[in-house]
Amino acid sequence: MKPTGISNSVINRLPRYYRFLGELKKEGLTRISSRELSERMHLTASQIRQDLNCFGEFGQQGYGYNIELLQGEIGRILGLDRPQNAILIGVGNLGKAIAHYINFESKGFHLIGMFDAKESLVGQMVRNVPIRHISTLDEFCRENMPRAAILCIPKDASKEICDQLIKLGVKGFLNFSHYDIALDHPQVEVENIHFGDSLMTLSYKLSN
Amino acid sequence: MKPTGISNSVINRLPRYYRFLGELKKEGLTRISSRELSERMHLTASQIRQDLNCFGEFGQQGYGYNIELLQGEIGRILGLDRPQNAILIGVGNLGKAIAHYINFESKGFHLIGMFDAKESLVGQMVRNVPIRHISTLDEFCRENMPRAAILCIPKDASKEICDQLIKLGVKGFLNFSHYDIALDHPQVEVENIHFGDSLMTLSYKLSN
DNA sequence: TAAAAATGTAAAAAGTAGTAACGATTACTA
DNA sequence: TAGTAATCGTTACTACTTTTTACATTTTTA
Repeated sequence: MKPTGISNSVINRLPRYYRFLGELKKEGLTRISSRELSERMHLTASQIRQDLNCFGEFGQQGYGYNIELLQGEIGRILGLDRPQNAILIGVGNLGKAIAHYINFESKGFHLIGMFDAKESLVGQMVRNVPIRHISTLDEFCRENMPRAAILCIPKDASKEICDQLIKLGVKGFLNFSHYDIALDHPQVEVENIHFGDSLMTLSYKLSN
Repeated sequence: MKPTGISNSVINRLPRYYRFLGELKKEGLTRISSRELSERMHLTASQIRQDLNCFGEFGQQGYGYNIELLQGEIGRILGLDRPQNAILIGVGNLGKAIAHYINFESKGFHLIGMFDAKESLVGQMVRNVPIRHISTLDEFCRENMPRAAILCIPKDASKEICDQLIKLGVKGFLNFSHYDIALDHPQVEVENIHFGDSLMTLSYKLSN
């Protein structure tokens, strides 16, 4: 069903299309042409048409695109209509903030559990999701089959946990650690977020 | 002093080189060849030599690279040896976690202030940095001249704050909001971190 | 009914990134 | 101390990716 061989550049633009279409909808608009959308988003009209054309024919000649319909299609392409179970590993400052801050439901996931090695955290609830001890990870995963994990633990701990999770069937990671998951496990999907690297890159660009 | 026209691909690899060299140093090693490093990092030796060659000649034929020396050079290239003042805007769940979680000093920045519109937060300290009311932003910036801002506020509030900050001399942003800073302000440097988009991209890759 | 508007798509162009190759230099070894 | 092995810096090449252009086709609008 999903078209193959779509480039990352295209895929990475999809969430932005989705967000902009949401805004247009909020403004009460019902239709938009690729040219109008391109002006809003600072892209070219042909890029928009070509991006969308990777997945289907969502517009109509002479008319343009129906905003609500197009947003729905992109949502489906992204899989937002069939949320997948996810767990969060490491409920320190970062993990806790992520759990509080991100609305997983609207991003294609359903957060079903959080895990930490620290006994004092166990039992606490964050957004109605309980924090469990890391020693119960195996059992929990065999019962609930999470498909994705958000990794908020240090590099050293990550390798072992990753091996474990992948054996338990986890297929994707939102990775905040410096462990290069994809190198050891090319079969899983990984999105890396490295604050530190981003800051250093910014530092470089601001130097001189 | 800084070479111009270095591609983003190269710049984005620098923090990773820096991290790996730090690990090698910890292991007590003193020298490494591009081939050995390439095996560790899963790159080609050629690419490493070419990347480094953008900035100078840090190795020696027949010998390889001195690890400590090379890490120092990359640190200097990234600007880590001359930290720049930064402020953080928006001390909600995310902002507070970022302030707790990130070691700014080792990433080229010095966090000198945090700002929020919520009165109840004002006066609190996070890592010895006080939270100030957003209404004092102008005065604070004129006195302290921060060069970078970490933006942890919603899109709607971001546009106005950005305009203000740029007028006050801020040159770079670590942007967690969905406001496209660079479109309105091409003269400033921006590193975007969009959790939501990353999650949706992951959702796409895990669908089917 | 005819002009205007807009899409879908193929083909061309532009741009970027990565690899290979090799001379030059240094280290190592017998 | 002389020869061999190792390794860098650098150029040139190759491959890939991304974007743009162009146009036939379809629909809307007046």
